[in-house]
Amino acid sequence: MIVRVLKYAILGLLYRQEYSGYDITSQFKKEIGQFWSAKHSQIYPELRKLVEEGLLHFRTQIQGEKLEKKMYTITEAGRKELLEWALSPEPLPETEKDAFMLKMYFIHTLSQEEARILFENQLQQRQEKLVHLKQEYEQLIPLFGEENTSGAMHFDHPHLGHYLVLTKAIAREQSYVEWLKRHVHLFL
Amino acid sequence: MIVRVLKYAILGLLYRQEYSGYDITSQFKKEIGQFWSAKHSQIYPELRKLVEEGLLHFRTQIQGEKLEKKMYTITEAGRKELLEWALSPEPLPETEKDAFMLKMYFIHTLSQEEARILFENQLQQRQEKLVHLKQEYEQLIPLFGEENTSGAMHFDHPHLGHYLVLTKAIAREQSYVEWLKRHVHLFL
DNA sequence: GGGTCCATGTAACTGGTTACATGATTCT
DNA sequence: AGAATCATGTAACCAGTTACATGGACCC
Repeated sequence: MIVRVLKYAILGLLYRQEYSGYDITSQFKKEIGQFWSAKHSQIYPELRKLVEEGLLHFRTQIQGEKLEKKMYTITEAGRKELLEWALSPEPLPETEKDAFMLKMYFIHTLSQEEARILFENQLQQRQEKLVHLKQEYEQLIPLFGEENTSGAMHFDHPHLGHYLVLTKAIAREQSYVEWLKRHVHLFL
Repeated sequence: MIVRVLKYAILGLLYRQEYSGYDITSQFKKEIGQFWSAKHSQIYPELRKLVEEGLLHFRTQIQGEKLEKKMYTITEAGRKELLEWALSPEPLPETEKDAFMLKMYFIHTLSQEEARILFENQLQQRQEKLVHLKQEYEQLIPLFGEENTSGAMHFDHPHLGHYLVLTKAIAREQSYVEWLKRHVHLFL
């Protein structure tokens, strides 16, 4: 069960288009960053490794006068390995780490007032994130096609992946906010 | 923002009682393991470090004939550092890693049939986990005190932490299952 | 006697973050 | 001219997993 997820994340991003290392870093700051990300310092060595393994190749492109950038594309071997990974059933992680919930487990170390502040702070942050995600979603309805019209989401829609991660991120935050609201009375 | 969470997880567990390294490992296999865990190979060195830092001390106890175990207790300095951490507002993580959702982002690499199998497999696993968590909850109602009676949950309840992590784990899985069910039609 | 659990540790490795380091391009 | 962004890389460190290694206690 040894899976280099970053490897497949990169292969997946390159499935549809050519990207530079910098572009990949940028992608992880967008919607998919809700569920996977990496810093450039991890991405560049991984790209080198994937080229060595024959899963990618690259061409050097000149930007402006002399700035060189490496544009990576996926090879047939890369597509094959990506597909193999994508098809494999994903086991549930035993632990989904959440330091806030660890603090909640140790709630008895705090006074009710201290716990309330911590709890309400988390509620506010989660609510703000939820608002932000919903705004992103609203802005993307034209891209996704509105519900109950000829443009409704379907399997072959070019932005299905994007739609799935956004709706899932919203569901995750919605559930968090609701749980917090259901239990805030314990601290009042 | 450099936080050694395992350090505080251990301090928190030792806040109320003495534990051996083995006991701490066992705790991470129970309810709190939904939100934080560590293997014994990480715990033993960390315990040694915390003793060196003066946040814990231990006494050696003999189990049976000659089996030695180290029972750790938190020091005043340890309690102070634990409280400091527990009080600090917990920032939201930018990324909550989920390899299944990464696969969903790359859904276009699969056929509808392949995607359906993957999706339904995840739905089944999440549903099974949810059933399991709900059973745990049902078994613990006597410990928690039933709702709308004199035993209802409140801030000073000795099992509030336990109650919070279990209800949160249930909410998390419930939300996951509902999202999966809401979108399974895309693959049929 | 054998299996499961209790109990503690180390070594090698992988994954991931922070910091160091450099330089070009684009926009205002 | 200066700021933000584009662009690539390495080094040092920290966090976490898997495997190696050993032995006692308890129950059947």
